[in-house]
Amino acid sequence: MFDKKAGSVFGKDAITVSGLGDYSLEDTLECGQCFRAVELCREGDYVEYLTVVGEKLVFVGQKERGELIFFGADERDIDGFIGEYFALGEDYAAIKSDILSRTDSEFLHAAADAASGIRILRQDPWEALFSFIISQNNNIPRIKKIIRSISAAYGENLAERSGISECPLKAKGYKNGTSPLDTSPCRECGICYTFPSAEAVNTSPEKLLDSHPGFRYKYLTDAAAKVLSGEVDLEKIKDASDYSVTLSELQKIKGVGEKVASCTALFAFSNLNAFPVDVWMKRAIDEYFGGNLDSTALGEYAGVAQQYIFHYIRMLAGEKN
DNA sequence: AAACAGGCCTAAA
DNA sequence: TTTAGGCCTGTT
Repeated sequence: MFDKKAGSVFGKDAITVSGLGDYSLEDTLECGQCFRAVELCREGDYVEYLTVVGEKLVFVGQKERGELIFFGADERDIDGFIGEYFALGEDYAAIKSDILSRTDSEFLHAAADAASGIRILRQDPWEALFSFIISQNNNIPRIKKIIRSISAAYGENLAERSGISECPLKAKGYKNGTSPLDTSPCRECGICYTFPSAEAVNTSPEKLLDSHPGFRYKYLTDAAAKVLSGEVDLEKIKDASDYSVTLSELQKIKGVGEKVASCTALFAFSNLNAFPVDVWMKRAIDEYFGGNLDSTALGEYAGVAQQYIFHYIRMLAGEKN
């Protein structure tokens, strides 16, 4: 498990969580599994991000691997939804060695070494599902833009609720010690908002069009309708014992194929065996695994291996997003 | 300006 | 059962 201590960091109330092993905040938040985290600050080895988890803004920084600094957080939340979201209690050293014990692939070994700081987050199922529908045949900057836009359109402004008077992103001169917690709720950027609920979307679906989802519009409205009606029951799917049932249930939604469904399973349901194959994974498999890769041979943590490979091949390609 | 971006659907073999 | 187009939109 991890240790936590409350105190003051950069003059702000903070809880420092340590004993996390090889945990990279940057790799975890920028490896493509989530779309809402924004970098607030980077100075030397220190990076700080703002993201939204459920109904809360989370400010989190890191200066050394294995240690996370949560600003303005409630200590109980570290043991609660924050710890859950960031997978703080998971032994990824064991997961990594389990994966590597099952493969001789030099590429996978290199990928695991390069990406071992990644944790698979536990995101909200609806948010992950909706986000990955948006992601199809799309690029990451635009995915983020659409998600921010719909959040601003439907969601609740959390900066206002938290009493933050200046938009963290617009605080250009943000440095360690100048707290975004002190600083204007932004009504434009769409970052400090709750994610729109299925109910909100279903109530006025046409509002989605202002965010230019393109041909995905009908998929998004179908997802909202089916989740709201219970035809697709995300809570029930989460507890499904059979992964193939998880996939087929999610695929009842128009525009949800195997890739989107497996991303939802991996990044929201923590089905660590889920193995999404997208264009990047196809490239990696073609180039380094002789054209096919049996995910079941990688064991119960194949999804983590997938993320290692995905992250590594994008690093090699010099992808910035 | 043509091609592409973390897919999926539909129609046609 | 597999395969080719087409699809919104923004960016390069």
